[in-house]
This record gives sequence, C-alpha cells and structure tokens, in this order.
Amino acid sequence: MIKKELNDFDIRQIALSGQCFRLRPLSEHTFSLTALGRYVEISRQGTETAFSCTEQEWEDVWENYFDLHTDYAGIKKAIDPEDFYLQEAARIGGGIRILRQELWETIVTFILSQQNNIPRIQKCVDALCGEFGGEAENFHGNTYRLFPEPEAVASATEERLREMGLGYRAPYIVKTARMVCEKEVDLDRLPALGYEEAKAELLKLCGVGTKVADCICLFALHHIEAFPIDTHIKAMLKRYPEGFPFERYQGFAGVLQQYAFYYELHGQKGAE
DNA sequence: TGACAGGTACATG
DNA sequence: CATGTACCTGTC
Repeated sequence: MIKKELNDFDIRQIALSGQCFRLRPLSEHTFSLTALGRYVEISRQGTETAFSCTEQEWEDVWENYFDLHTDYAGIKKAIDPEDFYLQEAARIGGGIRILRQELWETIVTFILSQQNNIPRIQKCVDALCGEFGGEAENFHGNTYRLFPEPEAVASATEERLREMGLGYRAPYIVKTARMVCEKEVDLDRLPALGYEEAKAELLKLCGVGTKVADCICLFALHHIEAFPIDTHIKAMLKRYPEGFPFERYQGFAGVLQQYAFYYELHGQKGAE
C-alpha cells in the first residue's frame, strides 16, 4: 500500500467518467481496477490517494496508466476565462484523467457501448471476461478474470454472444476479433500512427464508426486531440451557436470533451 | 407503454 | 455527400 498526494486526480470522477468499464466502486471512496493483466485497489484518503501496490509497480505501471505525467492544470488554464460552461465543467470534473487503456480491450468495450448504458456495458464486459478470459489471483487471495485475448473472442459464435446479452453488437465483436487475429488491422502497428491514420485504421473494424474510433483514439492511444461526439456532447455543442472553439483547444480538446461529458452526465452530483 | 442508452451498417436520393 | 432506418435489451 502506498499513498500519493496527487493534483487534478479523483478516482471517483474517473470511475464515473465512462471511459473504463472495469473500474468499480467497492465503497464510497474505494475502487477496484482490473487492467493490464493486474488488479489494484485505489482509495481516496483525504487529500491523498492510496494504491494497493508497491512503489515499484506504481512507477512502472499505474503512474503511466493514470496519465500522471500530463499537465492537466495547464490544460485547465487554457480554458477561455469567459467560457462559463467549460470553466464549470472543468471545475466539477477536474479530477478526471484520460487513461492509457489497453487497445484491444478499449476496442471491444466501446463497440459494446453503442446505444447502451453503462451498467449493461459492464455486464457484457464481465460476461466476456468470465467466459473467455484467463484467471489470476489478487492480493486478497481471490481469483479475478482477465480481459480475453482476441483469439479467445474470435473462437466464439455470434449466437453464444447474443445469449450472453450483447444483442446486435454480438456479430460486430466476433467479426472484429477475427479481423484483429487475421491482422486485417494490425493492432501492434497502431500506437506508432498519428491520430488521423490510427482513426482510419480503426474505422475498418466492424462496429467501429467515427464516434467509437475517436473513443479508442482518446482512451487507448492517448490522442487527446480526439473529440468523440455522442448524444450528450451534441447537446453541449448547441450551447455554442457560433460553433465550439476547437481552434483554441487544438491538441487537447479531448480532455475538455471528458470534462463536458462528465458534467452533462453527473452535473452537480459529481462534485466533491 | 414507449423512449432512451457515450452509434453503426446498409440502403437510397 | 446527406439523410433514413433497423437493430438487442434492460430500465424508468
């Protein structure tokens, strides 16, 4: 167990931000996370955040996963002081970090996210992990499930995935898994590409349209200029009759998108 | 009861 | 290129 004094970081806000579907509450201020083949618990303790891992693991894994080297204070400072909406959104959701999630897992979870709600997305992810994922043991001595490899998912049938509750996304998942296994889209090559190129590759996958591709670019490949536009963000954009000032926020608009998304979804309830 | 949930694929003008 | 529609399923 280690403790860190972290700025611009709130694990609860991150858990509610809808970018990661395996970060779950254990209690009011404690969350469990399964990612990168590991299990960790994160707990808010006053102004500090506690991680159930060694200093070494924190430096090697979680510091990067939670994007703690990026200057979020600087991003907030760049917000137009007269833009009341963005100022408020950044204040309310200012503890959000853009995670650096695994690419394959992010592809699958955001295909599942379309026309879906967070509880059911989580249920679908749990079903996939339980059916096709490997087992590991956490520090409590309890087993937990890893996210399944593309090969395991590709071996599934559409029918089986429908039985598991994936609905019409079932064929998307099977086809995409097969495309990844056949290297029709080579995931190993994607991290080296720029935003536009990576997005174009992702759009080849079945069930991946512009919105999901932008989510993958933002939440896995860390192209923080990606700006996914969904139903909530569409409503937000209407607040800007002369158009949202993308030029002003070039290179990091995706961070503001997350502040706005969280604000639209949770509003005052999310405030500390 | 019906609309909605972090859309996409596919068919048309 | 832009618009229209079907699509699983749980929840309010």
